[in-house]
Amino acid sequence: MKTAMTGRPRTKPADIRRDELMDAAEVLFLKKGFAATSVSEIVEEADVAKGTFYLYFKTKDDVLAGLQTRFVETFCKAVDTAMAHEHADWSERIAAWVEACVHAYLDNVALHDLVFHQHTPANRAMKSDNAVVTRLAALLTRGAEAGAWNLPEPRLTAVMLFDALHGAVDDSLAFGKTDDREKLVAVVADFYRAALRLS
Amino acid sequence: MKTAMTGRPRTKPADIRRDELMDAAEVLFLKKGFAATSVSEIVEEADVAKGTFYLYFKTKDDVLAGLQTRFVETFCKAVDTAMAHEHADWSERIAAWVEACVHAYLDNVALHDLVFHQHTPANRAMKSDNAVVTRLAALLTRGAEAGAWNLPEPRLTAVMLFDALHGAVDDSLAFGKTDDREKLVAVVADFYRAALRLS
Amino acid sequence: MKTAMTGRPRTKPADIRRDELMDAAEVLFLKKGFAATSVSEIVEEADVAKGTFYLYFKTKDDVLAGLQTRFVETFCKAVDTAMAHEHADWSERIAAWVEACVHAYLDNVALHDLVFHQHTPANRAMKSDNAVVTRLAALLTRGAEAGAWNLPEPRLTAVMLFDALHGAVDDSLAFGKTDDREKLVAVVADFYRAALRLS
Amino acid sequence: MKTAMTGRPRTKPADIRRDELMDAAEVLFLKKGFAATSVSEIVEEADVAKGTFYLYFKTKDDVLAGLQTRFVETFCKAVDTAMAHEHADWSERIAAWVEACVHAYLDNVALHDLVFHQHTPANRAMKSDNAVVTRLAALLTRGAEAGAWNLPEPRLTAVMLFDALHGAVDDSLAFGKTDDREKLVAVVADFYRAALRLS
DNA sequence: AATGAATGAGTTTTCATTCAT
DNA sequence: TATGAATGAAAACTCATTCAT
Repeated sequence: MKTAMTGRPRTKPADIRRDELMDAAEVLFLKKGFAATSVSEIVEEADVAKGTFYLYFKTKDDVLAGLQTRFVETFCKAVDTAMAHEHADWSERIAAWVEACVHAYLDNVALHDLVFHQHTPANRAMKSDNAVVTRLAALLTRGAEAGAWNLPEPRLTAVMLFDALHGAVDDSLAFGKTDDREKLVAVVADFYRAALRLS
Repeated sequence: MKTAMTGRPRTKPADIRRDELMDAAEVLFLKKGFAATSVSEIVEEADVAKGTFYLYFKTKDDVLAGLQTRFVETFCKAVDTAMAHEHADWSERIAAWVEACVHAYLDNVALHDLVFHQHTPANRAMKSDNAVVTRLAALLTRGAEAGAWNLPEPRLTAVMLFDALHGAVDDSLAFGKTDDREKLVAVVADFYRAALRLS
Repeated sequence: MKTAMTGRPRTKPADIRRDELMDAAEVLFLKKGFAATSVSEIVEEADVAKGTFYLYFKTKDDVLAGLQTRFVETFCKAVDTAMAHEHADWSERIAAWVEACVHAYLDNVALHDLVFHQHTPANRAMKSDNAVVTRLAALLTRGAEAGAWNLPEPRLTAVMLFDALHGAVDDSLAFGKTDDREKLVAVVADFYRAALRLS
Repeated sequence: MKTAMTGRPRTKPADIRRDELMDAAEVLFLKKGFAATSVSEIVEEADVAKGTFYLYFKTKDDVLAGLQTRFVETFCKAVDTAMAHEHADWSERIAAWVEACVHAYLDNVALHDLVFHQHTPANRAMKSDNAVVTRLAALLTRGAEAGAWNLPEPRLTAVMLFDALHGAVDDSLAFGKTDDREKLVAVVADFYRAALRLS
């Protein structure tokens, strides 16, 4: 009997579906804001049924959390990629890290603000950025082991350095033209080197 | 809290009440966003009954429109005050105008974004800023009459000049330290003078 | 200080004010229905302040009750006027009564339905029509005293006769052209005479 | 009553649900009036949740519009059924049409008045009765093609004939006993035949 | 996995009624 | 007497979430 093509596509790999839903949510959240976007609109944009949304996310808040996680992952991936290149010394390594972070941040300010400010505004640099901090701490530890610098508290230092970068970028957000970016990167990298007593 | 006192109306001048409601709304909208703020919260913050809100505003959207109007009025008042001082010549007059606008804008970015971005984001410098443009156009016309410059289209020139300033400020939002402000004011004022073929 | 002419007219005789309010309410109730008419609209139509309404009526329902009372009064006045004329005999007197009632009813069906049906529909001939019944009972008693007929229960007879007339008119409402009215009057008058064993 | 059972949705075909909601609304509107009936009462009568109502109707007004549409549909269906029978000639066909319309109208006066008078009272025979007019126009055109009569303006004639019937029924509403109906049908049918120069 | 009708708590909005002036 | 700002209970309407299919 079931002749009519009721009910759209069909089964898709879970990852794809989840990503499609997050893409739809991201587009709408960015366009209209989180609260002003309804789950109905998200599923319509993603072209799935209402229930499907709740197959992949526990609540509407949950998709925001997902977006946050994805932001951090993307961020980390960009940094990892940059760090994978050859680097002459630890100073260059630090500079590369700073450059990658600044760009990754500035390229997605709107998304960053969305996923980190939504619930408790005015708290840039939340705990969720931790994955980045963790990576930086690891880098610092490797540098210490290699004798590049001497740090009694690599984790704490990582937190401070990350927040320093975060603050600098926050403070220049709109001036983010390519050339300004380079200046910003240079300033921050210098700051890092000084903090690490490099050179 | 809430010293009993339930019930009995406590009449206040309409202007005061309306302003109190707008103040309450502004505080909450700025803190939690427009959509996430309920009328119930607004009236609680303003310490009036639900119905009182609808005595002064047709809908929840209407209070946002009121906030927009008030923002422009405040903006204009600040500019007017600055222009009321003595000015050596038209060049100084233009500089004073630019300085007043830049400060009025930067001092209230959050509010500006709230009242102008809420419904259709990404459209800074909307038509509602017109009261400011109108003022600038009047200034340009007076200058033309005084022989300070020669402008075939004062209104159109005012629009372009205003949008130029708006864009410059948008582009520097976060760099807004006092000294940066001064540089920004200087740059924009220079731009204005050049556009008006002054000096 | 009070220079501005704020606040409209001024004191008026209570009767006038009350009637103006009832007129306003009647017009609106007839046009939009009772529930769909707000007290705000009534006071606006009557050109007084909100509070003034509650100076003359306890509730919104109360004005409907007032309209009901006024309807009955107007009805009775019309009947009284008709009965004040000279009448050859009791048969003519009865005929005059019937004629006056039928016309008074048919001339104001909409108003009658409004004031009597609003709350419990489908109950034409309510107790409030009693003033009419009372009058009829008095007429019957006077006739009995004059020896025109013999009635052990004038009040009960009045009720039955009144309801009979009411029912007949209800049953012909829309047929109420002038000529039809005359036929209706004739039929009902005949019914009355028979019930009273007249002639 | 109310055997617990709170919660769990019980899916039904959309048509059924919609009809149940309209049935509930019709019952209540007829009993208490449109304005005096709340959506809460409707959903309780229909035994569904509040939201379900808004799944099928945009607003409370919308369900009244739906009732109007349904009234016209039911009306047309009744007329169509009557016209589907064998008819000796066009005169009989016209008589059948008139009879069906008169009955369909008189059988549902209260509903007719509800759906057509609610918003703008005192305008029986609104434009929405058009589906009926359209049908009559089609009938007249077929008759013209069959040579039964000659009509330059079938549509306009249909409008006039329909309004004539509407008016006649309005004018006799309460006299609508079975035998009176027959007389009414006869008079109107005669009128139609005369207007069409039949026989 | 996917669907979408159904739910109901929560929000916006209305309006009869009160009372200090 | 008259006013109209203020009240708050109740009605209209929304939308995140559930679950039988």
